[in-house]
Amino acid sequence: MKLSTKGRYGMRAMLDLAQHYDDGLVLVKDVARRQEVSERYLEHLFLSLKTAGLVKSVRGAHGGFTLARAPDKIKLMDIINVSEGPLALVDCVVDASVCSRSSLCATRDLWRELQSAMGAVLSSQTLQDLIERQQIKEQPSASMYNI
Amino acid sequence: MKLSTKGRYGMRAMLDLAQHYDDGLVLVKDVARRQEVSERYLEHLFLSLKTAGLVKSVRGAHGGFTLARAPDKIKLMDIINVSEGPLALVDCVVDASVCSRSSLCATRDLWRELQSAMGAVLSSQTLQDLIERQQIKEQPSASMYNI
DNA sequence: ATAAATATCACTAATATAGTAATATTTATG
DNA sequence: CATAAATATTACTATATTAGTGATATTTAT
Repeated sequence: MKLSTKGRYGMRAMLDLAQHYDDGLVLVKDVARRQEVSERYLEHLFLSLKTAGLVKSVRGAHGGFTLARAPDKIKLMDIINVSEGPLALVDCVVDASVCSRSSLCATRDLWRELQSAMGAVLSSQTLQDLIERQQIKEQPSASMYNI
Repeated sequence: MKLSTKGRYGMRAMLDLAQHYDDGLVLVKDVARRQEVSERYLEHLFLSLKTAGLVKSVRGAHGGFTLARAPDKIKLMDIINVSEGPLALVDCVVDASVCSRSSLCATRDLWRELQSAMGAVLSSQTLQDLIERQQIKEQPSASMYNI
């Protein structure tokens, strides 16, 4: 039950855009270089994110991508939903009719509970939170040494 | 990020064994029939569960499988770990050296947080809890109608 | 007109999943 | 001791998913 590269790269790409939100348009090429992932592959990811309304783009020379709205207005949940797909660990929690046992299945409730647990984390945080985490990791304050 | 059949069948098979814990040995054949899954496939799953020490078996005529210990002594976490594999959503949370970015990666912390959220659910519940959930679903008490 | 950039569509190699098949081994029982 | 019932072991296979690549089209600043 691993995340796919779409989910991992998608989150990193969005964080990258968020870190450069004030710089205006960002090139796929530059994100790919900074994040050390395939540029072609990342293009596809960005198009999905665009279709979902999380980023916007400008075509042609001097074009590029940028977040569709401020980092604190984009939930990490939104990003996962687009890049990795719905958090549903089993199909039957989305559509009970795919399994005749759904209505009386205790394990189905368990899988839904796991989904909720992840959803609670992802819905409570935005790209802004992720930016701040990243800043803390990159610039440890002096107080870090006094714990 | 779906559960595989191993994880889903594994949990259901363990619940089935738990429900028949007082009946002594249970045949793979019977679990397969009740759970509507492939008998051959289930044999493999049971052997993994045996290797992991979650079930024990008796070979030969009148043989079968049973839980290695009482349902309230088996955490759902143990079952997932064996049947589905470790909850780690990314390899770098297990071994930081697989990615040079690990030490300064904010998304890695996020994936670990999701893992913890699921782990908290699965570590706090045992097969006994799952049995009780199942009983509630199958025999709704009168009080259920008074909510 | 040209170059820089995103957009679209099609294809592919590698890997993981979800099994099946065949056979061996163990054990209760007549 | 022969047989049937059951788990144990090893190997194989079809399908689906993942993680890309390739080729080309379209848009836009200069």
